[in-house]
Amino acid sequence: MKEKADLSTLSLAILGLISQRPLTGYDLRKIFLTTPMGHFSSSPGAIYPALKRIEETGWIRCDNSEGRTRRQRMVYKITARGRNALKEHLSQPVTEEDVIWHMDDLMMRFAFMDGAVGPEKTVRFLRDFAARIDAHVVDLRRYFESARSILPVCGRLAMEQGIQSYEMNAQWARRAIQELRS
Amino acid sequence: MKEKADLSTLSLAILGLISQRPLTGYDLRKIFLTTPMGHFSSSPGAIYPALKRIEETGWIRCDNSEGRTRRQRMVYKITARGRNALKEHLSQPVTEEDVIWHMDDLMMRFAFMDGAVGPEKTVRFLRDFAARIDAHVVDLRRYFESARSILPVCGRLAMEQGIQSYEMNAQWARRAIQELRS
DNA sequence: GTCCGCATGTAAGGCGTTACATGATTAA
DNA sequence: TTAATCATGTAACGCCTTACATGCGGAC
Repeated sequence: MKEKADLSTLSLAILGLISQRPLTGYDLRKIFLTTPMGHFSSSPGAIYPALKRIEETGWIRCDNSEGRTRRQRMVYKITARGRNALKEHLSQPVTEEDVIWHMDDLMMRFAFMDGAVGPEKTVRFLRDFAARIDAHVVDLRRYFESARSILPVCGRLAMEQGIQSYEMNAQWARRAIQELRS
Repeated sequence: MKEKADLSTLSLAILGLISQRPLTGYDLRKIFLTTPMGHFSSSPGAIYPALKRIEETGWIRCDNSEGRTRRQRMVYKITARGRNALKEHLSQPVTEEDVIWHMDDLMMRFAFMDGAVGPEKTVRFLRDFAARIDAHVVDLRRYFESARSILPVCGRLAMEQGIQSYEMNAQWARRAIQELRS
């Protein structure tokens, strides 16, 4: 029911951000607090332990070289192995489980594809993503039609919202493919 | 950053389902495994402890009265206090934190409003929900416009997906209000 | 009489949350 | 010099995940 293997959503966010440029834990906190990235957790008790775990895995390294750091700052850079791990993680096929349980994760994976994997893989991801959603929507609709009559009103409306969300995501993915092609 | 107070999402799902009719842990598992409710967790290790916690809080009670239960089955019913707690939880105002961090929870709250709170409260919930989302979308768009130029392509597309999701939810809420009025 | 589905649980581990703790640097 | 901000961490706790354990009842 999980199989996400390694990277938690927060760890992926951290690794992805550090892959774009070196960052400290404090930088990460600011990003999470002041940008829509903040959907994913927040604060010291999560970030610093996660940083340490990722460092122990060897995917980032503390690098306090650059000039006079008068302050105690731990600047983390991604390592070669880290970049490989990220690339591999982002190249993972989209499963139906991902679509059902880890939509956040999928969007995060996509958001970090720019520098990490080529445009072909990005487009492939989006195509798979849309296809998996389509398949899942078929299931949802089947259930919906069979249960519609016995569902209470709010339950029915909530289900409609769920289905529409999925459909919107699939549409978005197809539009994104168009944009990426140009 | 949390303040959800008591009920975890899973506990709310369980309490809500039991409020509709008496259920066993196994019934709950089946529901989670075979319906779109399954978005929320799943299996014994989560459900049985949650049931026990809710029972200890006094919101559900094991009731093995009804006739010959040849099997060992723990049938749980909601108590009066449980119904009150549920009603109160569902009547909680929608906060911006909810919209940002607990959208799942909000949808669950809505899905169980049928029997628990009156139609006025349901409509009020939807109105608040839409208004909070609108406010949050304003923030997101402001950030988006200021960051657009420095955002990598996939990051930008992912953000657009996020904003569109919120907007879709607000639209859905307004349509739901119309439907509830008739 | 054996296997599958019903039915309930426990144990270990992971990770995020809350709250607390600490100390350096800069601006007023 | 005092307060705010920079900056990093720890400890306790909760709850979910995975995996394992157990036993009854019906069908073949």
